[in-house]
Amino acid sequence: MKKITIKDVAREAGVSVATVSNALNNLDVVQPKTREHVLAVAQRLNYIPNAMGKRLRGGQSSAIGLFVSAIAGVYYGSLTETMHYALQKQGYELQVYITDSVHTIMEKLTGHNLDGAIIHCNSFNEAQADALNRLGVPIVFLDMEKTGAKMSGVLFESYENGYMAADYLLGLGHKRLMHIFGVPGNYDSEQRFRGYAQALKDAGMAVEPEYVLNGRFERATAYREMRRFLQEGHTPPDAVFAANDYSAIGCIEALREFGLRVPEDVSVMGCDDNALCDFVSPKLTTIRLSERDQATYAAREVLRLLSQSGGRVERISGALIVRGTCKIRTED
Amino acid sequence: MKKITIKDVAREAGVSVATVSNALNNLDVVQPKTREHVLAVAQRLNYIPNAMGKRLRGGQSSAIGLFVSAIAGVYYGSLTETMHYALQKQGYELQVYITDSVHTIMEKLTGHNLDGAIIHCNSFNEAQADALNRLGVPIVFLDMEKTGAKMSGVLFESYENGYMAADYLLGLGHKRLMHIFGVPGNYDSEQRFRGYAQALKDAGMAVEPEYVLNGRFERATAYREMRRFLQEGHTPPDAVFAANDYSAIGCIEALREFGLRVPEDVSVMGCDDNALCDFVSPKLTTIRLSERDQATYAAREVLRLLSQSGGRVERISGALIVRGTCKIRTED
DNA sequence: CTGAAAGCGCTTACAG
DNA sequence: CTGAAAGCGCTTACAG
Repeated sequence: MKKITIKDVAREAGVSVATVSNALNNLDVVQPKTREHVLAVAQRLNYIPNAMGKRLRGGQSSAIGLFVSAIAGVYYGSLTETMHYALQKQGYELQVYITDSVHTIMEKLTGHNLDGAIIHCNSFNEAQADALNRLGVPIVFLDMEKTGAKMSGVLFESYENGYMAADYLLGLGHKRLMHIFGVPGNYDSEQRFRGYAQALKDAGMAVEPEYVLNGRFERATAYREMRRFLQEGHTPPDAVFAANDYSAIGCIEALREFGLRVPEDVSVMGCDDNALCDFVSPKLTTIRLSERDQATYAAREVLRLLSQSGGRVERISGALIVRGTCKIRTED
Repeated sequence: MKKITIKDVAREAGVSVATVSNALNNLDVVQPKTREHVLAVAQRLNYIPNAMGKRLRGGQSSAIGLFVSAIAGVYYGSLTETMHYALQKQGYELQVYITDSVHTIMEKLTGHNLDGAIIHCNSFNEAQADALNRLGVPIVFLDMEKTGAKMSGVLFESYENGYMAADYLLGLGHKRLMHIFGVPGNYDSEQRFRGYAQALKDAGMAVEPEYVLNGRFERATAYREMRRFLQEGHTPPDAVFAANDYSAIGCIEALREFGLRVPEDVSVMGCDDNALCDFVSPKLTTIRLSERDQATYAAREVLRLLSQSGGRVERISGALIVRGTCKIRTED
């Protein structure tokens, strides 16, 4: 099956390739009758335009690149899918690249003639972002506040979320709050912790260093750390706010191993509201971060940057989702 | 920042573009000294080859397309990521396309100059597969047995898995087995059921139609169906084999609502071994289907088809993973 | 070993 | 309104 090109259509239709191109792209320079005819021939020949030819020629590629460091995991999958549909609706194609290397991002970005990019890559520094900015290609970061002429950011209101979590737990009457930290250096982790700390402070309490455990966003790490904490004989917390749902679950497992019931003895809440929350029992109280909203915003923003200049940073707010792992403190 | 091309490198290096191309691609026609020099200049200029130019020129595009109907969900994410790494290791790039339309697949496949494709799309019929075959592009299906000169399939041993599941439950002493069916028409669903039925038959038992519920691979559907079944006053099963983990979980929820304990009163097993199994309690006994193995095989196969002709069908075997939802039947 | 030239499939000025 | 021609960035015969 020979690949059929614009030339074949032109020959069959008895017109020039230029006319075929114009007709196919609905430029109104071409006479309606000619257009009809060309379209009919293209249809009959089963003509499919070659995207590479189009892209190479320059101008619009109608493709937006999504650069993520991983794709496995509930967050990325949903993010990608939502973005795909949002972009497709506007006539753009999403090209997903899995990479954590800034160099590779540059390479694909310049070498694939992408119209724009959405990037989630923890390893960017200021200088590299600037280099990207100089490319003049619309870029939306999912994890940086950086802005530029053609550069925006879409982030979660992590500070507010951390505050909200601690505030909720405090409101339930808990006194000994613990935090399971995420990943050092990670924007959301730091912000959630800052918000959490501020809420304690506003309540006239201070953050006790030993009541901050390292969870690395991982179930196993949170489990191990909580276990160690309990083994060392510290007084267990009344309530814990974990930086994400996985670490909340790991934490609950360790608590149970030591005979502590959730939520009767200790309240635990997570963050993200990933699919798991609804499967564990009791169901996990958490803060919902909508990766769909994030994806939708990011898609819209990268498209906006195509025609407008001036990046901005968009913040997605979280919502408290009360399920079964937190309880009012009953005086003892 | 002007995009720098092979021409710029040629000018800077004082050679022709042909020589630059040859040097860059390590063709040993070029004199070592020249090669070194060209490479150095390319490096200094920060030259990044334009993939579109390469692809358009024909020959190798070094890109394999993965066509999936969805990307959200644990299965797809892991599949995609594994495939990406397997392909990357061989110098190929994975391009992910989310689509369920055969037409779109054809379009991307012919219009993007892909070297090959891996396809997971339930809506293919024989004729369409043949059309794809005529393209002469290596294709690996993840959900069809179809083979061709440049067409292979990578499937799970679903018949065997269904058999294994029923056999295990029977071996535990259960008598009233129930099956939660997947999606009608779906290959794996049908095969699992066939294997399940055969195991019953081999044990001298027959499949009772009312003991086959429709789960559609969904937690909610399985829950609803099991609920209906119980409400109608049928005798509850001793054991149930659900076509996937989600439906097993839905089934357990309905069982519990009716005061039936798992595994004390009824044993339940799922299929897939997705991440959830380890999060529910008790942990779900299931059959592990490795999407990683599937991805690795598929990647290897599509690459093999690049240089060899003659498709085959590869089958990935499953493994029984015993956790906490099945129990030996204690006579009553 | 190196370079000039053709061509991959397309679009876009530019003539007519 | 239509067509001939140039050119996007690259590779690959083909001369030299």
